[in-house]
Amino acid sequence: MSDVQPALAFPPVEDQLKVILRGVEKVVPEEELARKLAKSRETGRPLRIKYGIDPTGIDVHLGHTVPLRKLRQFQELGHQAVLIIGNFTAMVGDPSGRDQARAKRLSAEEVEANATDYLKQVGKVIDLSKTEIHRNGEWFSKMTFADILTLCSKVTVAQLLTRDDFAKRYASQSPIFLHECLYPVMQAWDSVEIKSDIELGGTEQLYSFMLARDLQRDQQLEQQLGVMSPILVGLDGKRRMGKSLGNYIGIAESPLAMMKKFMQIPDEVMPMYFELLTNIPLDEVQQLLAGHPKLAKQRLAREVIAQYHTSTAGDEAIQQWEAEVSAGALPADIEQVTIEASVVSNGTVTAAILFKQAGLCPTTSDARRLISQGGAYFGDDLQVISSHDQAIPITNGLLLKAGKKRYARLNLPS
RNA sequence: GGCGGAGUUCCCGAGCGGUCAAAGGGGCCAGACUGUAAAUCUGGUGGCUAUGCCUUCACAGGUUCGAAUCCUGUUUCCGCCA
Repeated sequence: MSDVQPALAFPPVEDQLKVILRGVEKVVPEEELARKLAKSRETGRPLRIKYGIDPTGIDVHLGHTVPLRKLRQFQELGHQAVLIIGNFTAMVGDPSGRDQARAKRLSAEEVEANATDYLKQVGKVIDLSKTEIHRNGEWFSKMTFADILTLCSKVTVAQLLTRDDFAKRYASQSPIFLHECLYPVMQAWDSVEIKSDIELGGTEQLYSFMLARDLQRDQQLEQQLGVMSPILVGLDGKRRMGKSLGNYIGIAESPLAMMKKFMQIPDEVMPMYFELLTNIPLDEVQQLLAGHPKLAKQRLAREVIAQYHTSTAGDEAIQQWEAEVSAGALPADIEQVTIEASVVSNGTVTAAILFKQAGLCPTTSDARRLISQGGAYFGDDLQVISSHDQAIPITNGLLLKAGKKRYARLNLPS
């Protein structure tokens, strides 16, 4: 696995560039990329492509797959993927793109469990058997305080504060803790340790990537390039895809669940999704986008679903979606709920209480609101409930519907 | 350490000692429309055994018939000074 590959193993530089630059927002410094690739091809030495993550308990979603897919593409071109598990940086918490400090610090055990879980997930995107994996505790745990001071002496506070996320927090009167300032420094040092040629990440990583170059030069190493992907926007089409914003599509989700979410994205983000999440040639994408948006969206969903499920899962999901959402059929997986026997009186339950008990509304007040707005339905013929105190006759398997999408089926209390 | 400013409901943000569950915007929810979405229009958005009751305006006390609004202490943030 450490065999030096013959020069011919690498495709021509132009071909490599075509693959590498798809969906990439920025390469810095751009002019070095072709040079690096050419040199690698001449010498037969694969480039070392770094990608780092913090094992903070991530459900990998499509936003994460953007740089991971890029890493995969480098692997397919014959380069060496180097994955950094930031078990030490996780103790700090990445301030990038955050408007507040991470709330809790993780224990070593949690971090290790998260790392294992994470690797299992990313194995769907990159080829782990050809990936070099490091935990940055390998080097950080051995550093002395003197080492750390030396490292810190390379960075000025003014530089740190130019980072967009710090600047924003500073401006909005949010705290910035000292240890957070070390985060980019640590991340940059990882690049020194593993001698990276290219680092992948989002555009918000620019500062860290450049700092890594400084530190590498300082150690007489070849300097890395930053290959930065745009931030994938979430289902709302505005903000970055993220778990906390609830606007993400997880790669472990069922085909139908993914399908539903894909169909919800605004039309405007389709070009970005096609470019970043699929390998469909861009001229074909243009044709798709020129056609009906619904068909284009279905095609997009099908492609992505097939990547994380079986090759036919995408088509099946389209059919299910058409039946359920488009034609209005009931979903296949309606949740079965049981209510407390105490709320049943003469075989009926007050409507508002029923919806709360069925878990369709978080509070009675919320259920009352829903009903007063005409968004509560019951029975297989989905009769509208007109009043919060309407007595609903209870039968086994009674169908309840809240709003457009939420359903529940009743189990009689024993 | 000193002085000054600030901390409001999911977020931003307005709030005269009573008429404040608290303006406005965002987000979200529901209804109409639809191609799935967006846009647009309408309504809603603390809780409850519900036309009344209870709990909220950093935290803990206090003044008052009455406090988000006044006072004291604590705490966090920001600014200036040291």
